[in-house]
Amino acid sequence: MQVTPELLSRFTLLKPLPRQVLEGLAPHASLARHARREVVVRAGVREDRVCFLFEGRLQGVGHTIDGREVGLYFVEPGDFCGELALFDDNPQPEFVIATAAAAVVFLARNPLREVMLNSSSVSNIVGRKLAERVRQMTEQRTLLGLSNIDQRVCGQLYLLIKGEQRQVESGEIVNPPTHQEIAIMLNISRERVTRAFQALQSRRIVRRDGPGRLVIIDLNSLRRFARGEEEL
Amino acid sequence: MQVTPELLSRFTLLKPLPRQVLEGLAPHASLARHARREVVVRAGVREDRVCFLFEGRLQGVGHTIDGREVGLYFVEPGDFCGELALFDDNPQPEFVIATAAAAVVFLARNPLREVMLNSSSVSNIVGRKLAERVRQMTEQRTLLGLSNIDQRVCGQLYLLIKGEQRQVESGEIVNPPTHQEIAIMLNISRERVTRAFQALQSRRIVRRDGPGRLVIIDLNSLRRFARGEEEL
DNA sequence: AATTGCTTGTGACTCTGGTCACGTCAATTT
DNA sequence: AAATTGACGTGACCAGAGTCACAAGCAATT
Repeated sequence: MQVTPELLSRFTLLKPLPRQVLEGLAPHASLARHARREVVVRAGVREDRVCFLFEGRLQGVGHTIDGREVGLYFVEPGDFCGELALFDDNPQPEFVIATAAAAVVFLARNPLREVMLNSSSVSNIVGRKLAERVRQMTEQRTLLGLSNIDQRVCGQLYLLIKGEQRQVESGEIVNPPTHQEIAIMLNISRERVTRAFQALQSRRIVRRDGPGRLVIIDLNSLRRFARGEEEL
Repeated sequence: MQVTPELLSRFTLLKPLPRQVLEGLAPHASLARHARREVVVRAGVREDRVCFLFEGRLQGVGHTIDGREVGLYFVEPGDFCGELALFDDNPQPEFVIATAAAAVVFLARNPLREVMLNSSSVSNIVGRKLAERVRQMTEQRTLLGLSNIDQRVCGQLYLLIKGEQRQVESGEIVNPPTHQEIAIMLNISRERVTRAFQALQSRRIVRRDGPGRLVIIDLNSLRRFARGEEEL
């Protein structure tokens, strides 16, 4: 499906690009829809495109040698993934899977790469984003260091809350990941995540609101649990 | 201490740079020695330099909210760290500590940044390196997914063996990390690492040779354990 | 030679998180 | 409407990792 320059400019990565550049990129972009559980980016192959998420939620997933799934990161709308292809020719190290029905824009690797190489401002932006990814992975890895598992879950939930919402007292997570998807992010079992959620729900800190919406009733308490100032 | 262009060209990142560029960078570089356990790069501050390791071993270390140490990556001689400063102005997310007496070259951030921005070949190289870092972190994170802890230790040891040595039947790790340093990389206790090493030593798979040298006697067996084809 | 400090080695106990085996519930398909 | 599927909920059991405590070994320093 055809993509307009306007659509491209909705992404934070591409927004700062001059109109002219976006018009050059648009013909190499295509819109696709992926159902829940579908593979969006495959591991082990040299992907020739970068994936921008428009709607839904994606998850980067690796596999251990014994076949277990390992959750690496979540991708929120407006963000992107598969950007390693812009830097080298090595295969993608992880799968990216839609954890909720997703609308994505695929942008061909080479044209974007050209734009990046010819404009220092663009390579700045892409470089900053990659640096941001490293910070995000570091933060996620640090979560795993917590010995208290409920604390891990609270920390993960807190990471899932968008920055703008963190100021106020309550918030919501749309299209929240399943317990299983959270479990592999935190290296714990699905059942253990369920029990942590039970504890949070019985204390009226979070509440499910239908399938695609998780309401954070008491964000302050969640933050305290995430920081270990109080235990579940 | 003053640094020559020749010294700079010993690093894989800088090696491909034209002689002229290296001469321009050399005045902004300085050589420093760090004792074991010393902090080489501090977390939370905006570092104005990138750190190249010449000799010894470094470890990126994060801290959980409750004060535990989290091992993020090892830096081998020839490699570098603190490179996020080249991409944005945010503070360094993690500490980098010398796990063995180390000789490092600090290269001022801004001159290197200039070189990077003005030469697409240089930004290519830096970008590739950052992408490599992401792959490395992904691989490390995947290790944590293994439920068998001895397997994790074997996998970590295997990662520590330099690529060139992986072809042959035996190898060695110079300046190996302590059990504690391995433990925080794998999210396990120091004692558990010791027990894993005991198992490996009693089977004549590895052997300590003095303080700064770990000999891998039977690399094939180590590989089999790392892959889970056999259990300790 | 003695001291200090760090690393490694080891046993015993505890306890928690994984696993298994269910059941429940809601949404979707047939 | 029935059947299927996938997510969530829950109890029981237990292997195994963490923790604590202490000893031994080794290196560097006094």
